[in-house]
Amino acid sequence: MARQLTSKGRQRRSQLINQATRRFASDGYHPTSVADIVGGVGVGKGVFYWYFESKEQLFLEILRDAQKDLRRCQRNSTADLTDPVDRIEGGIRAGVIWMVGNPDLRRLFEFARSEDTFAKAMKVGEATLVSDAAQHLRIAIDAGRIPDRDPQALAHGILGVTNQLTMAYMDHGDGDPAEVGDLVVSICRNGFAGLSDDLTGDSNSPAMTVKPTWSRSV
Amino acid sequence: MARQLTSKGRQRRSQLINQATRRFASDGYHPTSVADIVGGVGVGKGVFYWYFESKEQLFLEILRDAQKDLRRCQRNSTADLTDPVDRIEGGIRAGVIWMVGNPDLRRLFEFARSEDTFAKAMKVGEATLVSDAAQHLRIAIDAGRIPDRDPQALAHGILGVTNQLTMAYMDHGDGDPAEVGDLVVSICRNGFAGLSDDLTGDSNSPAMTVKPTWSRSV
DNA sequence: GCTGGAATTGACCGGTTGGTCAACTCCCCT
DNA sequence: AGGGGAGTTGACCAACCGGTCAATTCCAGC
Repeated sequence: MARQLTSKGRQRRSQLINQATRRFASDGYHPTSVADIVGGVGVGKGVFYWYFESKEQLFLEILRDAQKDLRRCQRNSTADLTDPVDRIEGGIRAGVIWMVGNPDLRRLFEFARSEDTFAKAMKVGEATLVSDAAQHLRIAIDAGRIPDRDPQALAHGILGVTNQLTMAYMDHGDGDPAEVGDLVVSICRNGFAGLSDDLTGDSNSPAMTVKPTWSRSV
Repeated sequence: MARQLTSKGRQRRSQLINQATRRFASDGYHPTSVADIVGGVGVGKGVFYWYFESKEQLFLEILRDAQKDLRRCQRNSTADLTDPVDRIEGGIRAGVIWMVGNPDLRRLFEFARSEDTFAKAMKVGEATLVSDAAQHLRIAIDAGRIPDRDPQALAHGILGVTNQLTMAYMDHGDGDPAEVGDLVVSICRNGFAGLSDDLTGDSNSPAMTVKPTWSRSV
């Protein structure tokens, strides 16, 4: 393994990755055959096994790269923030924007969590996200900025809200992704029974009356 | 379809459903073959097609029944509550308890959301849950009990927190499921920046200092 | 003990799957 | 110009898939 690739080779490789990502996301991992992937690119089947060990390894690579990219985006957008609450908010917004901007990878995450073969890899990335947020929450708690509750649990809550609302947006969405970020931050900060007034001191929290256009009425 | 079954037949049928549920949950829907299911029960393959139209139809039936059962549990435990905020809390707790008590079905939900073939059926059930919670939120907002924000979005947030934290519990859990319910309610009500004091008036909200034993430190 | 529908069997089918491989082309480097 | 590794082909393979079905057994009601 770890073949020496020319620029043409690298190009073909990412071509296959892109095609596979699309098909996995639209049809599912199992229903997508290797023949489908190479057929979509217009090459013979052997090409696939020139660049990848197996279908499973390819999928794992896609997952790992996506997790890395998400994390990179969050780091970038929170790098210059010092306040712990600001950092949490920044992380949430970056996460929302990434998920809305990468719906295919978002769907792949969804599937990967559900199957044992890939769940382990997913858990690792998720744990990183959670413990990262938990760290900032811990600091905020120690500083008396937010109430003292289990930071890990709070972080899971944040992740849950982000996942669910980005999913709802992807299903019905037609508004501004940044607006979804506002909404997620608002809910994460205050829950459904939270106060309208911002009590944490910083002033960049969104209005409490946010009403997205994509919210459906069933 | 809709065959006339004797009591023996009904028994075998649910035997197959149970076996399929277990295998689908542990190995995934696609990796589980019909041969695996009937093999696990110890019968011939024809038996499967005597009781079910197809593998896909069986899975859809499992999903529908599970959704129905979850909803039934929520209705039962909120039937005698009149206060809208109490009803929301009751629904959350019932949902948590059901998910913790039905980990296999919980996993099946996870997969079903990820694949187009079943996503539609899942969306229906999820929309019911969401609109149900949203209705109570609407009432609470109109009564001035909670801040005025989009009820649908809040309901999605609640669902997200519930899903994520029950999942985290299933992965690392060893504590009391009711404690998880407290935690989810606490986060849903107040978010991470919420006040320690209960401002909604009713007194059965959980302590803010809940710290589950299953929260991992990474 | 006969009858008829419920229940069960497992060989069988056409199709698909992930993966292999010998043969071949392409193209850069000397 | 020719050597050699990168890149490509597609026939091929064994295994497996979901689903069918004629044949057989089981058993309750008469």
